[in-house]
Amino acid sequence: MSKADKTSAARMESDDTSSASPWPARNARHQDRHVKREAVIRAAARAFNARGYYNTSIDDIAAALNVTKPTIYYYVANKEQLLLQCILAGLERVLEPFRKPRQPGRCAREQFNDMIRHYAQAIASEYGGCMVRAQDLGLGPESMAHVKQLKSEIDQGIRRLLQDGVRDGSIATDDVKMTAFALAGALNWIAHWYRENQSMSAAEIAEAFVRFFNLGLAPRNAAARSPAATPRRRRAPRSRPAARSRP
Amino acid sequence: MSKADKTSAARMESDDTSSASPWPARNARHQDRHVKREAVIRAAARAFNARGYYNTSIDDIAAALNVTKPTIYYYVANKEQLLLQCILAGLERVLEPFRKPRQPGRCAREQFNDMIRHYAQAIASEYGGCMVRAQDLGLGPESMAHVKQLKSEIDQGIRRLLQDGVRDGSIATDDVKMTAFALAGALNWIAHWYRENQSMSAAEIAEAFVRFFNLGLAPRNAAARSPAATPRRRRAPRSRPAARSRP
DNA sequence: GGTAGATTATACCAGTGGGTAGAGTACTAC
DNA sequence: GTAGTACTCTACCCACTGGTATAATCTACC
Repeated sequence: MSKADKTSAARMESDDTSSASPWPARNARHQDRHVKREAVIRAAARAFNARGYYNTSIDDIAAALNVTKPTIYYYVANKEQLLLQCILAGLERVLEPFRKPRQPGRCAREQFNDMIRHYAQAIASEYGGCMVRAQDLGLGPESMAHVKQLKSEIDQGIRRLLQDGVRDGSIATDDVKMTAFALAGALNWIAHWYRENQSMSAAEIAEAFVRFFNLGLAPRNAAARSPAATPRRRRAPRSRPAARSRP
Repeated sequence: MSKADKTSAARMESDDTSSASPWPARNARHQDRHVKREAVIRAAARAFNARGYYNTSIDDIAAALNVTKPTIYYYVANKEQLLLQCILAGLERVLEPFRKPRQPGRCAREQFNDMIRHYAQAIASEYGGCMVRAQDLGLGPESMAHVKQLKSEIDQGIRRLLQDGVRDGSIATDDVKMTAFALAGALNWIAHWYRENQSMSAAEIAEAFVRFFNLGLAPRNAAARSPAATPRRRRAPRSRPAARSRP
């Protein structure tokens, strides 16, 4: 009885939400398989973010889609695969800027800042939470190896960008490795507190982070501030016009 | 049979480790109850860090102490309590510097830097992992409320320190809230990659972080570099730190 | 050496949830 | 209409693990 209650409650709830499910009512279910599989993975990611991986049963995910458990298993082999897909979706998105070729015209710090912006947006996506918690959840050894490899690729990408900056003089740091760890930590942690429809958009958060990373906390004299404070003037983030008060 | 194998394996392993268990052989077990309870919590924290909360059974923790499950339950009410104790141990340690009174002689940034050092050390402790992952693990509502309150206290402490710095001119930031999030993220994330007997000690990591937080990545002129990199001089510039010479 | 209290082990229960077998249903093609 | 395919459901299994009842054991103290 408790099971039936839970299921029907979840069903009603998900009927209300506007996050459309490809299983609209009970008929007309001849859509593309790929679309449905994507929907399963998205629903899983949302559920994992909301309740945590181990507190989310396959039944929960199924209920959120107006479907029963075997349907989930029709699209995905097992729960671990489901998690892995969420993680990979997030990681791949973060990796994008590292994989496309370097633009020659711009200094490393500008490219670095763009990377930070992209990273922050990816983390704020629904797959960000899964990605960030990936290490803790019990992935099998082969999946874990895959994830670790991609994470390492990200780390190396950050370090390379930092080193390039040190080389062309646009970035100053004496410990690339630790700086990369600090950066990744600050960015990854966004997944722990960011919620949609919050006061700040992901883009605004990214911009605040870029400023902090660039400028640091120790005050600078006014002359030194211009390029770092507003590194991207072409299209400013919506509300906050990046006005930096000076001491 | 697999169970017996697992248990005996864990038993042997823990016999080898030098992390002494208060149940040495089978005799002389008239120690203080408190000591044993502490040992249980420490063992739990280590196990949670190593395998994750949901992948650690009470039997695992018991086996690591050469003991059986009911013994654990003799010292702690349930698994959630065990987790909660680990989390609180970490949080309390982080909170220390925020609770002791402000030293009047030093500028806010110096106190801020000390706080960062303390924070990093606490996160690198064995309770750091539990603390950082606390939000994800399924705590009951009352425990969760307690944890959230302490976390909020930490956040407020960071922000207050930043604001004090802005006020006395030793810290420059235009978004205290985001800066605090970035700082906490970078620090918390240490728990995800730090392992003991690594190349860098926790103190060294903390120092690298302090440098990065203070200086940022955009280059400063050489003259401005030294005071921020080693910001711990006995008496720092009062209102406006070390007028930076410019070229 | 016997008794009380503290401590630990053996053996067990029960809920939960991942995963599956097999039967049905609907749509398409012929 | 009939066969085939794609998809989904009902009903079930079973391993794992949190938690407990109960008995045994150990220590202190008389």
